Amino acid sequence: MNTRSYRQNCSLARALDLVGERWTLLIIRELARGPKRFTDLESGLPGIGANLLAARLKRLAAAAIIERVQTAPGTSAYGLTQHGEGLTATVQDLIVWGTDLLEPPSHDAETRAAWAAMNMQAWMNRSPDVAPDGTYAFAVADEAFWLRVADGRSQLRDGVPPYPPDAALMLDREAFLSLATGQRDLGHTEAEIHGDRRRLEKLLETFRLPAS
Amino acid sequence: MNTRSYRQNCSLARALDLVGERWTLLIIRELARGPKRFTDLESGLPGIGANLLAARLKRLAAAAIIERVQTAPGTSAYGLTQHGEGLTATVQDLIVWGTDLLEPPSHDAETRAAWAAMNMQAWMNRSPDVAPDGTYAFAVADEAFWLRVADGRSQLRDGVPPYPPDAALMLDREAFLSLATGQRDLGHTEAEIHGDRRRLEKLLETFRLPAS
DNA sequence: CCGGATCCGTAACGATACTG
DNA sequence: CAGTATCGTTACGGATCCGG
Repeated sequence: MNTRSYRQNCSLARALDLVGERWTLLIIRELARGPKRFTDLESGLPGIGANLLAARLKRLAAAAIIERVQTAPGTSAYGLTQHGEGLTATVQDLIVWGTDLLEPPSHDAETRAAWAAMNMQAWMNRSPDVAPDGTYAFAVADEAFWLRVADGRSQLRDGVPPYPPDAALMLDREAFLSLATGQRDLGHTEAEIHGDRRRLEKLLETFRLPAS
Repeated sequence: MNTRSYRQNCSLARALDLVGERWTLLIIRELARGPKRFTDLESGLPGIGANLLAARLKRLAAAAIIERVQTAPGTSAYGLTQHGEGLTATVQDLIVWGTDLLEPPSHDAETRAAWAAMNMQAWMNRSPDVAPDGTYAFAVADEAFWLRVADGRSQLRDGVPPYPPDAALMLDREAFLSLATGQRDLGHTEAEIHGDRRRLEKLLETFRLPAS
């Protein structure tokens, strides 16, 4: 237990004792897209101190919310346990709730295409059957992630899909955000497109990030 | 914006800038059961400093998550706005997620019957159509709240229902928690029961708080 | 370079006292 | 009742350093 616990016999208070501290839910956000190494987490959480990240990871691992996993021989990473996966509902709720609060990307705030993609994914999970089923791969500047829509559920993971996607899109960050906000469509965007272009267009039409 | 903002163009980060600080989601928990005055909030949030509560309320009101409402002539209270109601989904998610983490009520941690009732309510909202429809009033020691189940949704409010309930239960805190954990049933509990006893029994059977 | 540990200044929190 | 003011303590942020 934390030294600063709420000391309430309430499951919300107990939950917040574990995941209510600063940065913790953002760590869950990053891990929700798949296991990550320490340094990858640092770059996905700009502003966090290395000491604080280490402390958070230790606490979350002790609570069996995350665990160390072996991705490749010699390298270790952190991934959500099944218990930790239970927090993705909370994260997606807050993502949806916070969508109205988004301001135009200011220059002194960090931007990641994957965060915008999580926004779409969270929204699709609450409005099933409007996005076309399929697997879609994205390469946005140095970010790579893929989205899988099936059975009214939407799943987002970092990296490249383990099997050939139905469509793939490669473009820079600015172009991706223009697509996400609906300021441009695929026809007026400088992008490399592979596979089923029609389904990709339909996917991008289903959700628009607020433009301003 | 907070002086300690995440400064990320991500709707989760923006949401946590507003409601991610200590105590904030617990304030939402208290207001989710209806408007409350400053002192009522203090007693529902044991351990919070009056200054901190005042600061949080000011911030939440500025963000239009809560607002001052007039309950009775002369007295003012704080209530969730429609925007703030959007956070109850998140709160209920965390309540459900934290249920496994509940420990046996320790003596140095505060206990409220309403918190246990919120646990039942959150669970019912995720498992519709298992609890019997109706309005149920509870008086547990000095706490009073009522539960309304209808259309697969469950609603919990502090105070007494504005119309006669289908059933009413009056008992002390220990007895209520014994019922909630299933350690006793209505027949073996010292309680005052009014109205439809069968439906009340059925309601209490639908969810059991973990006993240990 | 990765994965941290250590140290220190600053900001947030906790407790209590005080006020209209 | 509904807060404000003050102050000691804790947590966070940023930097530096260190072993593999």
